[in-house]
Amino acid sequence: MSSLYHTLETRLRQAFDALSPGADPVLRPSERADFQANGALGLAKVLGQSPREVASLVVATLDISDLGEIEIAGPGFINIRVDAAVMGERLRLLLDDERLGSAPREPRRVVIDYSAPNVAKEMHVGHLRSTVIGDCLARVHRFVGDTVIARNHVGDWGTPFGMLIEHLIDLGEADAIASLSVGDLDSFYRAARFKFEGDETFRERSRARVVALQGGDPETRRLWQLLVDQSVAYFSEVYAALDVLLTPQDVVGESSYNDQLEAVVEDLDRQGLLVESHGAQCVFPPGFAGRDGEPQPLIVRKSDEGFGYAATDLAAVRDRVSRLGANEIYYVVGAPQVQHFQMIFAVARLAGWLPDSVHCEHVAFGSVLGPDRKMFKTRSGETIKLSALLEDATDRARTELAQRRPEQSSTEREALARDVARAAIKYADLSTDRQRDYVFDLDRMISAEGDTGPYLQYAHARIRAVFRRAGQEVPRGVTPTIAEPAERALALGILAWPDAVSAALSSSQPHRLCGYLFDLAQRFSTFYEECPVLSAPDDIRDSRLVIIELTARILALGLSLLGIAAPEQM
RNA sequence: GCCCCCGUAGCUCAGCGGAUAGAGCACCGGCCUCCGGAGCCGGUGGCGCAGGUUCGAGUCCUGCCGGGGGCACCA
Repeated sequence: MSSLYHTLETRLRQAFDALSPGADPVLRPSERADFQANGALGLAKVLGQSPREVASLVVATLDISDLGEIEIAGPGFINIRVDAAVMGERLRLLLDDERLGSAPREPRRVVIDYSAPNVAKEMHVGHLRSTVIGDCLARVHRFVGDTVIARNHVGDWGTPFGMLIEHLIDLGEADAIASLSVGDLDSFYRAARFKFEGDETFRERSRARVVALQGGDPETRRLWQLLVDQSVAYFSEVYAALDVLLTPQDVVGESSYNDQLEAVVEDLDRQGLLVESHGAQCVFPPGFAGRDGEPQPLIVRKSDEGFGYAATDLAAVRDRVSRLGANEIYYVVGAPQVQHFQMIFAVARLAGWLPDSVHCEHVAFGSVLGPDRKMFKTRSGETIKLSALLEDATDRARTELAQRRPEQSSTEREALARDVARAAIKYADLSTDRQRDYVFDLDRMISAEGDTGPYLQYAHARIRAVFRRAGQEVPRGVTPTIAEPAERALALGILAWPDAVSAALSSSQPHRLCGYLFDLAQRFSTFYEECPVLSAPDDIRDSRLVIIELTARILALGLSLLGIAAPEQM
């Protein structure tokens, strides 16, 4: 079954098509009716008739008598009011549909590149957005039936590993592992950096170690692997704490492409795309200019013969298309990298590695800002650890819960506090247009009322509470009656679920989903005030139980796509 | 210098070329003999500026102002 919106749009499209092939009905939700089609106004000029005339021509060939009523209003809006019985019937059908009306699509193979922390470095707020947004997109794509291949492109290669390995040797393996396993990666990194900057012999050892690493020296590789493994284990802890689906199997770091870099360069050279400039091997994709107005190079191989991250990214594109068979590739990486990815995609297309049939997109996002609207840092100017952020939020949630639910057991409260904390942080991150920067404000996202993750969880928990009190499950075989305005509004909200999913999917914008869920929760709250459920006569009570059951299911399902839990009680 | 993103209510944000620009927070006023008040109902308050395209512009185009970011070997 397609969504109500989709059904109507298809009918309208046919009617518009008869007048002007391919014309868009411009169907929108309406405040004056249930839906309004604005397409007639735009067609008027083309057809040389008045908008109202066009609208009546459309209406003449439009048969939706099985769905609702049509009215031409104002200058030429086609207003549609859906029959209550139609809505009731659709709601009844949804009760047996785990997907709540959102049909799976033709499955696609989708690679999503996200999170990408650095080995031997702490995960900090800078990784929050990539991780949370990428995780949400992965869940949404899986939900619509796609095969999702998550790629955690961790920074596990490059010159810093010389000093990191030497530092590891200085500490001794056992001590090094111990210090890394407590999750204090930054102090390990800082100590290495400190020696590198202050100690000439250490610097020399580090340089030699990089050469050994790149040369494939087994002992060096073993030590490097230790660093990687320890870090990945730590990342996994953070992902678990965040309730993010990434696993160690998804880690395909920069080093994974090492043995393909040579081939990338050769292939570019063979195709005549490679140009030497200032000793570096470059590709100059058309349309990119640098500071001086000169063409901007993508440096594939540095003048010291080393490979830059462009080479790695090119190898990754190639691999994802040719070996993984991706139909779609998403890079959930910060907005400052736009130009880099534009160039990577341009070169990959030039080289024929990225056919037009493969959709490749940089899912760019803005920065997390502090209260001062600058990059979110601690007062002393240090980056904020993701784990610390979560702990803070959990503390706040725990305090809040202790006040509201003093009777809760501490184990119960602890689990809830974590769910609420994650909801607060993730929802705040996902609910704004990802392209923009946003201000991190724990007060607002966790303890405030309003458009927050906890509010959505609360709405869901209230519904579950009704069923607990009712002492029954949702009645089967009931066709809801849509009578009250608040019922109607809520029903329309429920029936719009598939549209919210596809909006979020096609735009890679989780905030479309958030906005929908918040709207649904508000519709429910209004309904809840105005339409008694348990005290209503039996038939109305059953009808309303169905309506709120569907609401709760959508809230839970929607939250799950955001990576947020929907507890039964709060 | 060039390029990209962003300027919407006091604050944080929605707004897919369409009717009277919406939420949340804050503020003011209502609502618990009634299913969870982290709630509901009502009110105050706004599209940076100037042009243009369009029947219609917060939305598209140009310029300006303001903020952020990027522009050759660190990823």
